[in-house]
Amino acid sequence: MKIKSQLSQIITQALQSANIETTDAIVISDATKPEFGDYQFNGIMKLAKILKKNPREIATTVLEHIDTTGMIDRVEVAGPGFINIWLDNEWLAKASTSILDDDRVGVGYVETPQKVVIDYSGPNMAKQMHVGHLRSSIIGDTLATLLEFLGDEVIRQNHIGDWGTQFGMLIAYLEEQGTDTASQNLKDLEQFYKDAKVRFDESEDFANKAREYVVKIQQGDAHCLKLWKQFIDTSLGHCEEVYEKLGVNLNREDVRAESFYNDALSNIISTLKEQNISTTSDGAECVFLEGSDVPLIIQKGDGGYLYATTDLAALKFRAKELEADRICYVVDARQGGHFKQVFAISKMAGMVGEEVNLEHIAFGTMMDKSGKPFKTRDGGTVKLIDLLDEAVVRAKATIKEREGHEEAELEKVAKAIGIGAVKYADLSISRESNYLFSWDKMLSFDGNTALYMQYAYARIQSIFRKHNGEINGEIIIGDALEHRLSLMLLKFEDTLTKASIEATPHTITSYLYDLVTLFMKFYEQNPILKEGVEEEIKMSRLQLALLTANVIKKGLDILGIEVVDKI
RNA sequence: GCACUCGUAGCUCAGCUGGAUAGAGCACCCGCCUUCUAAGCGGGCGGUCUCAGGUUCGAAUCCUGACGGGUGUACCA
Repeated sequence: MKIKSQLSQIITQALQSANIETTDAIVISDATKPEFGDYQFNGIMKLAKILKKNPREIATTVLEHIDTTGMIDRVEVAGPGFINIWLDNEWLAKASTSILDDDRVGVGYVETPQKVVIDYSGPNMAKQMHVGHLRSSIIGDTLATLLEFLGDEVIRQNHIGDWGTQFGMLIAYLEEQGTDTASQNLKDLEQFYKDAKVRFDESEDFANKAREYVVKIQQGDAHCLKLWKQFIDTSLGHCEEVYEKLGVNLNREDVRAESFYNDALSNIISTLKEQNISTTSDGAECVFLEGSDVPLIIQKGDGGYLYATTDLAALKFRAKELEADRICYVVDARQGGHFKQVFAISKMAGMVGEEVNLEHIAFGTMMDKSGKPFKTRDGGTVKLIDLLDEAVVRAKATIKEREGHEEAELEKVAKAIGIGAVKYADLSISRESNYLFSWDKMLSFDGNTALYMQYAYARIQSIFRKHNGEINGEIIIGDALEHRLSLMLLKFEDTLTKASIEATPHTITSYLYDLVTLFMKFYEQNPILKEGVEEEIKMSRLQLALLTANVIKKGLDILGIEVVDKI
């Protein structure tokens, strides 16, 4: 339910009928404290300054014009000129009852759907996926699911790295090994790469062949291309295993590899040359931008292209061919400078229209306990697949002592909890800051963790199992806690909207945490199935519980995290 | 050097398009299970929001500067 925009309209109307003119957007905020109501409007003070009038006087006048039929219970002027708003219990009851059977739990669609390209994950085919790919993959996936749910048309783009000099070496080695035995060796790409590198360093012949193969692939040599394709296919298969485990919704159709843009690269250069945007400097083709002392190099002195060139081609493709309104790059924050340049140039050269929103959805680095980038004990990169397997093993250990799990069920629950923990830990931190990786913290039942949400969900399911019957009737708001809970449930849409605009998954996790905390309080204080609870109240509370479960489930679903009925 | 970014409780983090007495979790202390999953809930302890100026009715939030950490900085991606 779009509560804030409804309230904003009511206030706008009140201002109009009070003959107060303003050009500012009417922004409704959540009340900072329960005693200040549910929502507040803080714009009167600013208005008073412009009108040179007493803010409390204006607030009082506006107050008289606020239409309180329906949604609003009461309003008051407080402090220097705040307008505090309490929502009506009847209205809350009705509104929350009405979304009980809704599989969108009351969430509507965006008014003007956009075509949004989301570039995320983007693994390098020469290597195994490591923890560095985790954040891009899950933040991007959440964003994609979220925008899709809200009604945008989302085009996922997995910009895999399948091009470059290292592939000459790799396919030369693949050929040398024989493609049959090699497919076995390709199971560990990291090792395969190392072995190939050893060969490269020890044998001059091999090294020459590797270099020769790079050229041959680029020239479209059928034999080399076949080997190359085989290699990419195997490597991509590894990625898909990770996606499967991680529950990331990327498949072959979403792959638009670097190599896809090869044919477009020369055109990018000529376009920039023609418009005099680029100049030759030290033999390389460069674009110098104001405010940046370092140019963006788009073509090397030897005529070769760079990833900047590919990025420009990709931007053009996404804007012109895919006709995107918004293009999001879910990429490490360290590439901020690069994207700033590439975005500016693409617009300058008309490769991307002015109206297209280009966003670098930046995220920080994953750190270990000592505050250094996350590595294995011997300093290597942590393979993503190993990390995920460990998460499941650890999750299993934490829940094993709990009663009533059969082996198959335990496996399933451990998977939901382990993977959920890893994803939630990552998504719940504001994405631009670096984040500290800690098994203990992410697998804790306490605090803002996936497990706490899953536990709350399981607890609710347990109530239903015990009740084991029909749930009907209406939601009745009986006390302040039920008032707050039903309102919180109705705030789901406003939360998702904010998260989608700012591309901040942690907005959703904070909301879920608040919701679950509130539900836990409700659960402690408002008995549902216990003796002496009137039938009407029981039904109402069962429905509040049901709605809470539905919102938790949908919220976690958007984050790509599963729920389980028992923990 | 320049650019970007961060600095909030002992620790991990919210809050930042200016609003009322700055919030959570962990840790520590104290309560609550004959009754819906106590891996829960309630209460307590804990703050010069790095510092100094400025803008104004009002600043953790905006601006300037300093200090401290991280990152990026010409032909890798």
